[in-house]
Amino acid sequence: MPGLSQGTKLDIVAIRLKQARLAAGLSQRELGIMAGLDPSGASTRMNQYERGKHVPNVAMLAQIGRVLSKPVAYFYTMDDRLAEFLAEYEKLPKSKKDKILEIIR
Amino acid sequence: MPGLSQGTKLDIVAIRLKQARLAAGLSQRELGIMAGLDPSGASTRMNQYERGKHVPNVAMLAQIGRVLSKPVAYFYTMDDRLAEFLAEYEKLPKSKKDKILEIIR
DNA sequence: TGACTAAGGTCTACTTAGTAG
DNA sequence: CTACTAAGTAGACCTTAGTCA
Repeated sequence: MPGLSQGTKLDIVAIRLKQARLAAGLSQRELGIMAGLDPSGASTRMNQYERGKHVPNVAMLAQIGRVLSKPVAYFYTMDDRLAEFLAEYEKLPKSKKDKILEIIR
Repeated sequence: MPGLSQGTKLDIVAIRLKQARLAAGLSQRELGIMAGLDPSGASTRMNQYERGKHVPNVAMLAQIGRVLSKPVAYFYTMDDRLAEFLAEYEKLPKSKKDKILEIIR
């Protein structure tokens, strides 16, 4: 039985989805509905995404990300610290963004 | 007729693919083959990805990213400066990574 | 060469109906 | 309620066969 702890490259989206949803304190169905899915199929689809059975497309991930305040790239990031960085980046004041971008030069 | 300059949320993958491929000086076919595609269909598929006709799955993007030295998240990032940051992040020494992560606290 | 396209078969996401805790 | 699943339909991708500069 494959657990979530490993995080192979292929199901990183499923892992991040679960992490972010639980952190927001929402059910699979609730999140799906808030992301614009029809209530009749929201539970099933979100569950399929979270279990790695199916992969949401970019538009769907963008809607989910809007609800959870995460950029789409967050769901594709393997490194935990980098993922957290992406989730926080947009909220930073311009001065801090500039400071960060200076470091990579 | 939507051009590449705008960058709508839906074809961001196509835009980043083209940018990264041109920067690497590869043809669509060359990149596809280097990413493990069968030479007979490499040109068509890479062209479809780059034109936004179809979207590559995560495994495909990971292979392309390996060739172009970009993380998968790079191809999903709208903000140009943030995309560039992601492309450079992995190459940074640990000291600089820590410095960046300090700023967001 | 390199970029690009239409069409059809193949594959996968999505919908429906339903189970179990 | 919540999480989860099987099965079939609908829709997306992938392959083939080409065009054009």
